[in-house]
Amino acid sequence: MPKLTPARIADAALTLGDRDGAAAMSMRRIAADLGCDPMAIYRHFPNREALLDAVADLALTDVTDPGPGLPWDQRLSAILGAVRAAALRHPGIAAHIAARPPLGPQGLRLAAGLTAALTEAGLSPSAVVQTMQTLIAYVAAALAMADNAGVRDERWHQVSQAMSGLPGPAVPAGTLPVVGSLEQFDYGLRLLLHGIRAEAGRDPGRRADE
Amino acid sequence: MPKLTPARIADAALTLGDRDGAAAMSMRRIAADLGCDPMAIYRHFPNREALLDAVADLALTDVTDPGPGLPWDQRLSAILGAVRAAALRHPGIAAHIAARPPLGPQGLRLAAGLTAALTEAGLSPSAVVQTMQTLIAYVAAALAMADNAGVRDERWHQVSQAMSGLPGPAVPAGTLPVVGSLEQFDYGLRLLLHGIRAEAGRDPGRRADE
DNA sequence: CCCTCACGTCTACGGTGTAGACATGCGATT
DNA sequence: AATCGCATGTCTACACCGTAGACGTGAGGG
Repeated sequence: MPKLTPARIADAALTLGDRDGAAAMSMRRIAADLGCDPMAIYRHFPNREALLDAVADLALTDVTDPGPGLPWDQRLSAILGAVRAAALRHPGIAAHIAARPPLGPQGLRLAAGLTAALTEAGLSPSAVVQTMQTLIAYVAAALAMADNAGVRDERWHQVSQAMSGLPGPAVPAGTLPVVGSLEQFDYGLRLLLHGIRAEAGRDPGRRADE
Repeated sequence: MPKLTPARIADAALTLGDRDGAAAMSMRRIAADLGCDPMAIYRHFPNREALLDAVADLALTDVTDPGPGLPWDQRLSAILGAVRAAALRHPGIAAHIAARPPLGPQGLRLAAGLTAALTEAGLSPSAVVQTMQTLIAYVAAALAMADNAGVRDERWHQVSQAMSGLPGPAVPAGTLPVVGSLEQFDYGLRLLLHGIRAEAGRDPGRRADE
C-alpha cells in the first residue's frame, strides 16, 4: 500500500465521483476506496471542501491552452471548450468542477490564458477581470445544466414546451436543442464573443499591437 | 395552529433559509419551525427536492414582468434584473433559487415573458429556446457567485490578483469589480445582448427602430 | 537512548433524508 | 346513524454524513 498523499486521495475521490456520482464523494467512501480510515484524509486536507477543490483542479489537468499563436477569440473558445469537454469527461460531477473558483494550479494556468486572450482582444484590465468572471460563470452554468441533463432534461423540455405553448409561434417539436449539448454551449459562447468584440471596439486599446 | 399546507411549508422554509442559510433548510428544522413532525412535510411534498423547488418559485413571486410595452431588450433586462434582485433579497439561498429550472408557476410566467421578448427581437423559435437557456444559465451563475460572495470573495480576488500578476499589465488595485456586484451582472448581460442583436440581425426578422 | 512529531486509527457526537408502521379525525356511502 | 376509506400527522428506526478529540505507533534527530 503506497503512502497516503493528497494526489492519491484526490485521484481516488475523482474516480469514485465518476463511478457513483458527486454524492458518493463522501469522506467515508473515499477512505474505503483507499483502504484507510476516514480520518486519515484529514491529515492531508483540512476539510472536505478543500479536498473537493483539489478534485476539481485535478479534472482540469488535461485541458491544454493552445497558447498565443491563435487569434484571441479562437484561443478563448479553445480553452473554454476544452474545459467543458474535460468536465464532461466526468459526468455527474461536471457542475461541481466548474462551480469552484479556479484557485488550483491548473485553474490558475487556464485563467492566465484567458486573461492573455482578453487582453489581446483590447479590453481594459478591469474589463478583462469582469469578462473573465462572466465567461467562467457561463461555463459553470452550462455545465450545471449539462450535468444533471439525464435527470432534468425532460424538466427543461417541460419549460420549453410550456413556453412555446403560450405566446404563439410554436417550436417545431423535436428540434428543441438538447439542454447540455455542444450546440447549446457554442451558441451562448458566440453571443458572449459578439459582446466582447463590441466592448473592445469602444476602447482606445484597439488591436493595433503585435 | 393553522392547517399544514404546501404554501405554509415553503414559506417557513424560505424564512428559515433567509435567517440561517441554505444548509438550514433541512426537513427537521423546517418542521421544528412549523411545530410539526418532520415526516408531516412528506404528506405535502414527495421529497426535499420538491420542497426546495417550491421555495425557489416562491422567491420569484414579486418579480414583475413590465410587459410588451417596452422594447424587447429593455424588457429582457428588466426581467432578468428583477430576478436577480429578488434572489438577492434572500441572501444565502440566491444560488439555490436560480439553479433550478423555472418549472413553478412564477418561473413559467417569467419564462413566457422572456420568450416573448426574444421573439420580438427577431429570433427564430429554436434560437429563442437556446438563448433563453443561455440567459437563465447566466443569471444562475451570476447569482451563484454573488451568493457566497462573503465566503468566497477573497478567493476570487486571489484569482484576479494571481492573474494580474502573471501577464504584465496589472489591474489597478482596489478597482477590481466586486464579484457579485450589479455592475458585474450588467456587464455580462450587456455582452449577451450584443450577441443577441447580432444573432437576430442575420435573420429576416429585422428590427424596425434603434 | 529518549523525545518529538507526522501519520494513521478509533470512538463518539450531533446532524441528515426518508421508509414504514401507527394513530386520528373527517367526509361520504350505505 | 353506523361504517368505511382516506388524508393527515406522529413515531421509530435505519443508514448515512462531516469531523472533533484521544490514542497508538513508527521514524528521525538531539
